[in-house]
Amino acid sequence: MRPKQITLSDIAQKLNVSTVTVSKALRDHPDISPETKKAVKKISEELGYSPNFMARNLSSRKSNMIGVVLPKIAQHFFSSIIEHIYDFAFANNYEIILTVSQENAERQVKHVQTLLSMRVDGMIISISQDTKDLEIFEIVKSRQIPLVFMDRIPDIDGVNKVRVDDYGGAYKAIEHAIKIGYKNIAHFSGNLDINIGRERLNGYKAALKDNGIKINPDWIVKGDFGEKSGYDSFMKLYHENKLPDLIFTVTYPVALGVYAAAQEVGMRIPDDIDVICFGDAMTQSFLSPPLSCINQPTKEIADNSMQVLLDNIHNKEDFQAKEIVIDTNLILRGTCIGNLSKTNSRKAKLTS
Amino acid sequence: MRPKQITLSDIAQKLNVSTVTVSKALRDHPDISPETKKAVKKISEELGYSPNFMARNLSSRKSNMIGVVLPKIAQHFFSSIIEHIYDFAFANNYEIILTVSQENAERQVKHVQTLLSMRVDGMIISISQDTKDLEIFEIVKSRQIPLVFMDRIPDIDGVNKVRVDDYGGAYKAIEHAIKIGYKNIAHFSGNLDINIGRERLNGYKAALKDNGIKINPDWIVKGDFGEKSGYDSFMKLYHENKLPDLIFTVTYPVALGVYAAAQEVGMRIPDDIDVICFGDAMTQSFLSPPLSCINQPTKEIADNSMQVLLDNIHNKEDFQAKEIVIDTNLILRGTCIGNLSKTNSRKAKLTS
DNA sequence: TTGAAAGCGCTAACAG
DNA sequence: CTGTTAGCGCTTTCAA
Repeated sequence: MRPKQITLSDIAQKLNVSTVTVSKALRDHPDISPETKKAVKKISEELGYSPNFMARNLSSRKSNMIGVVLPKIAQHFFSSIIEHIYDFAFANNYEIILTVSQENAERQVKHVQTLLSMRVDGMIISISQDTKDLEIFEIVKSRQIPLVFMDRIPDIDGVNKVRVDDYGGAYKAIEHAIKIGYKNIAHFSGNLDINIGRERLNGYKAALKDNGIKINPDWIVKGDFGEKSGYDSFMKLYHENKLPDLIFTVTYPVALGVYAAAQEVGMRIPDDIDVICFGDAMTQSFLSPPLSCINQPTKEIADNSMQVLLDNIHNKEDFQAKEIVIDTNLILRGTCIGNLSKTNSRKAKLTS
Repeated sequence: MRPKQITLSDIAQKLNVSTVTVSKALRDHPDISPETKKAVKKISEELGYSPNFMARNLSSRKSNMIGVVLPKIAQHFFSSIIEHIYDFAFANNYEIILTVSQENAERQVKHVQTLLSMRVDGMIISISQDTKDLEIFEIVKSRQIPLVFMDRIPDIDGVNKVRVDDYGGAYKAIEHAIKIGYKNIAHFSGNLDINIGRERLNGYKAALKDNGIKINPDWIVKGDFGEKSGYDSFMKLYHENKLPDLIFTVTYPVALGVYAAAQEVGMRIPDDIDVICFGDAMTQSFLSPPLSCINQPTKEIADNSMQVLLDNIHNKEDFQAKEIVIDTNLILRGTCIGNLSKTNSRKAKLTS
C-alpha cells in the first residue's frame, strides 16, 4: 500500500489545534499568531507534509494552473516560447499544464477538454495547422475561462490575441530584397487557413505590388509550416525549372527544407539561390551560410501572453479582450545581403 | 462570476436518478443498464458537462497524471524526448505534467515538490547539471511514488533507470576515429558530476588506451553540456595553440559551439579541424558539413521510460527496479569520415 | 440494477 | 487569534 499521506489533521492533532488553524498557518494567513505559525511549520516539516493540491483546488475553486496548447514542441520557436512561459509562470506561482497537439486538430480538441476538466484558471493556445472547427474554443469562451491565442490565431472575437506583425515583417523583408536588387522572388507560403500563412503572404504580395513588381502565381507555392514542405516546394520548382533568385519562406523549418533540397541538387546558397525566412529567434545561426530572417522575439511573445492572461484572470469581471501585436525586425546574416551579380551569373548559366 | 459548472447532480436531477448512477454511467461501469447509460450520456452532452478532475482524483485517490522534470527543452534531444512521452501518455490516457528546471537544482527541487503535491502517479526525471543534493529524490522514493530516471541519472539505488550506453557509444566513436587514422583526439567533456559526462569520458579514455594512444590531459576539456561551453573550450585550445585534429564533444550543443568558434576563427570543418559528437537524433543534419554523431534514439528512450513507469505504477507491490540500457549507433555524415590527409596538411601549415 | 451514506483533504464564512 | 460548520464534486462501499 502507498504509505498514508500526511494531512492537515495529522499536524493539527500533534499540536492540539484545529485543522483550520493549521491550514491558515501554512498559508501565512494574517489571522494566525507568529508562534503558532512557527510551531505548525516545524511539525509539518518534520512530518514531511506536502499539501494536496487536488483538495486545495477543489475547495478553493481555483487551480493556479494555466493550460497551454501548442502544435509542436521539437522546434525552436515553440520550445523557446514555452521555456519563457515556464519562467514567467514560475515567477508568478502558477503551474503550467502543457499539451501538444502535434498539428492534429482532433488531438487539440481533446487537450482543451482535458484542460477544462482540470479547471485551469486560463489557457494559452496556438492552434494546429489543420484546425477547421472552432467550436471547442467557443466553449472555452462561453465558460468564461480567460483565453489567449498566441501566434497562430483563429477568427474568433472577444478573446485575447498576441502575435507578431506578420504582414509588416514579410513586407519589410521583401522590400529589403527588392532594394538590394531582387526581382524574382518566390514565397513558400504554408497553410493559408492560418493567420500567419495568410498575413505573411499578404505582406509579400503588397511589397511586390508597391514596388511595381508583378506577382507570379508560379512563385507562390502553398504547403505547410514544416521542413518537408520546404523541401518539396523547392523540388517542385526545380523540376519545373522555375526556380527564382530568392525564396522567402513562411517559417524557419521550411527554410531548413530548402537548405536540404538545395544541397541535394548541388546548388549553393546564396550564390546559386538565395533564401530568407520568417521566424527563428536563435541568437546564433549554425547554418552555413547563416540564414537571414524576420525575427520573432519569443520572450516578448511569451511574456505578453502570460501578462494578458494573468490580468484577465485577476480581473475577470470587466476585462476587455486585448490584441497585442509585436514588432519584428530583420536580422541579416549570410543570406539575402546583396550578392545579386552571382545570382545573375547562375541564371545565365542555366539558360545558356 | 464564473458560470456555474455543470455537476453530476445537475444531470442526476434532470433524469431523476442519483449522482452515483450518473457517475457510474459516465464511466461505463458494468453496473448500469445500457439505456440508462445512453440517457445519461445524452443529457451530459447537452449540458456540456465536463468532469471535474480535481474532485475525481481526490475521491479516487489517483490522478492519472505523470510528472516529468527535464533540465531544458529548447534543445532537440529533450524536445524530441518529450514529444514522444506525450505521444505515449496520450495513447495510454495519462496526462503529462511537464516541468523544466533550466539546469537549476533549486528549481528542480521545487518542481518535484509541486509534482508531489499534485499527487502524480509517477515521475520521469532527467536531472539538472548542477544537481548535488539528492534528498528530494529520496523523499519521492520513500513515498513510494514510481520513479524513472532518464538519461541523466543520479547515484540512487532502487529506482528505475533508462539511459543509452554512454560508455559504449563514446568508445565506438573514438575507435572509429582511430581506425580512419586519427591520433590527436580531444574530448570536450561536460560536467563530470553527471553520469553522462563521466561515462562518455570513460569511453573516450578506454578507446584510446586500448588502441595504444596516450591520453593527453590538455585534450580533456571540462565544461558543461551547452553551446557556450563548446565555444569556450575551442577558444581555449585555440589560443593555447593546442588544437587537436579531432574534437569529440559530449553533446550536440557543445558541437554547435565548436562550429561557431571554428567559423569565427576561420577554420574549416572538417578540413582544418574535425568534429564528432554524442547525441543528436535529427533525421537530417542541416549543419554544413553535416555532423557525424553517436545517435541517441529518443523514441526508444521515451517509450522505455514510460513503459517501465506504467508497469511500476500498475504493479506497485512487488516491482523490481529496472535499469534499461539502450544501444547507440554511429551515424557518419560529413565529419570524421577520413579526411586525415587534409588535417595533416593543416598541421603542416600551422607549424611551418 | 440502483441508491444512500460516508468521506477524499482542504478552505470559506462566520462565530466566538 | 482560533475553531465550528459546511461543503467543493466526485467515488467507494454496502445495502436494497
